[in-house]
Amino acid sequence: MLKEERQQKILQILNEEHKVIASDLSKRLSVSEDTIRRDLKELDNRGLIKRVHSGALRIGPPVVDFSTRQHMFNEVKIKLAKKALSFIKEDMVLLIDGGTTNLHLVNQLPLTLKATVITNSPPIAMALTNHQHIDVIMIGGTLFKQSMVNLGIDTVESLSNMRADLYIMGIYKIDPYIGISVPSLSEALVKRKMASISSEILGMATSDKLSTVSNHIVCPTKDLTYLITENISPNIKKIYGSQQVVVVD
Amino acid sequence: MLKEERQQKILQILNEEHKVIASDLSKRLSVSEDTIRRDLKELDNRGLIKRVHSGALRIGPPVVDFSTRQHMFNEVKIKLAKKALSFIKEDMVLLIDGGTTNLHLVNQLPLTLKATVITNSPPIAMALTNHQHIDVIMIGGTLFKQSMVNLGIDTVESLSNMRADLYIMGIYKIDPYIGISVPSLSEALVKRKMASISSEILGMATSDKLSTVSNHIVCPTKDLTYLITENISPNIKKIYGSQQVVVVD
DNA sequence: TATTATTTTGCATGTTTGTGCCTCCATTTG
DNA sequence: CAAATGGAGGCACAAACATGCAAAATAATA
Repeated sequence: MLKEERQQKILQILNEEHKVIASDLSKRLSVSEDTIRRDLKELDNRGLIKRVHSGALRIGPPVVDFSTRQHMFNEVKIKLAKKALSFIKEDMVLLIDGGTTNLHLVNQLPLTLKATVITNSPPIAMALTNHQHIDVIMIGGTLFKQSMVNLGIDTVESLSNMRADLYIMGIYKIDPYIGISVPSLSEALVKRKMASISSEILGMATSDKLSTVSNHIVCPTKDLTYLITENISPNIKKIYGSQQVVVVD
Repeated sequence: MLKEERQQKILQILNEEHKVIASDLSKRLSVSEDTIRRDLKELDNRGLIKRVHSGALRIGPPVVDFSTRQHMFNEVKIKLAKKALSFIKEDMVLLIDGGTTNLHLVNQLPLTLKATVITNSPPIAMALTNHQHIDVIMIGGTLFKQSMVNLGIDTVESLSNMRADLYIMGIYKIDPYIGISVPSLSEALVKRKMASISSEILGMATSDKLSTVSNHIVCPTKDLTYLITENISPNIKKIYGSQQVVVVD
């Protein structure tokens, strides 16, 4: 098990259990206590946990997840999210809509990051509770519970007053010929609006999103600026153009 | 149990009980009295408590943040919330703003209830995920993380298009002479707007909200239609008029 | 692919911390 | 005043820690 992977695991455990004992982790993760200590020290230096004698404490309240979907492809999504982090710079205005992958991304954002986040997803907003230097602007609308985003006319209208540097788009399905498709018309309208007010668009797609079968409504938006995906479809670079596709192994 | 954890626990107990006995803590936390004494000495040195013979005292007024508020007065709030349920009828349009008591109320709503809920609080919206027959409309704005509500000009503007049957107002402080007061101007503006678009207004107040001392900004709204409170201040009925005050024993 | 450079890990070392017990002194209480 | 209770300081021991170093694993390079 890789070091980063292990530390991620520690954060995850800490998120669920509030505290963590070094000797305990040593057994659970099958590494020596020294290694655990080094991990904890590092995570503490990065401000992610509070190191105490014999263990560590969580810093803020636990991050909530809104569906069981959250845990599927968990490791993959974290990988994608980490890759996406490199596109996020200080003082950016980020527009982030729903989706579990986006939620992962938000959970990965460093606590020290200074930025503005515009979102129509309550879980995304709540995940940013502990980020002191991130201003959150919520876009209202009718709550679509299945994906936990606000949609509708009000949502589109509110977005008209805004501009964003980077739109991090949640992806349901993406097909090289059909394009991006979503399960409802209102979602398509909102996504199109979001795309139109953003300078760049970034999408993350796990392999299950790459299916060519699509019973969704096509979302008529301009092309993604960046697509981050798994190394499953080797020909995806050919189809989308290699300069914008980032492949995670 | 970790040392930091234990000391946190002591602070928490002290926050609720005003004073604390060393021998008592020793049993409750299953450590020797010596250890407790060392803890108390340390907390005193850090200026967090006042050490006295045989125990310690709280220094200031009890501190409350969002996460702890959520669990404080739990039983009382559930009682109040249950009482409030009787004012909620089928097919109502409910306007619900933030506050932990409101969150309790929402958690008490029967899963079969058919209604529309308008809210500017992400936690309230998320709490309604499982209510199949409740439509949720979120009001956007700038997220105010301390109380987890959306505020600002956009919030007020969005509310202009809406009408509600019942506004369930979160209460910070209520005083028979000063009225309802809130900790910030933006919150006052939003609450006033909410009040103006609702036919009736209901407030729930635990006993700690009835303090006459108030360093908040007064919220200039019309009177509450219903006030649900604890049976602590027997003269509250006289002050507010008995027809609108519901007292829970 | 083979080889080299870098990082990461585990172990041995001596040190620090946290805890309980004990003794002696101070304070309270009957 | 005497008995009882709480507190301070010292001691002991186990658990947790930092550090240096060599082996192992990983990444980078040819």
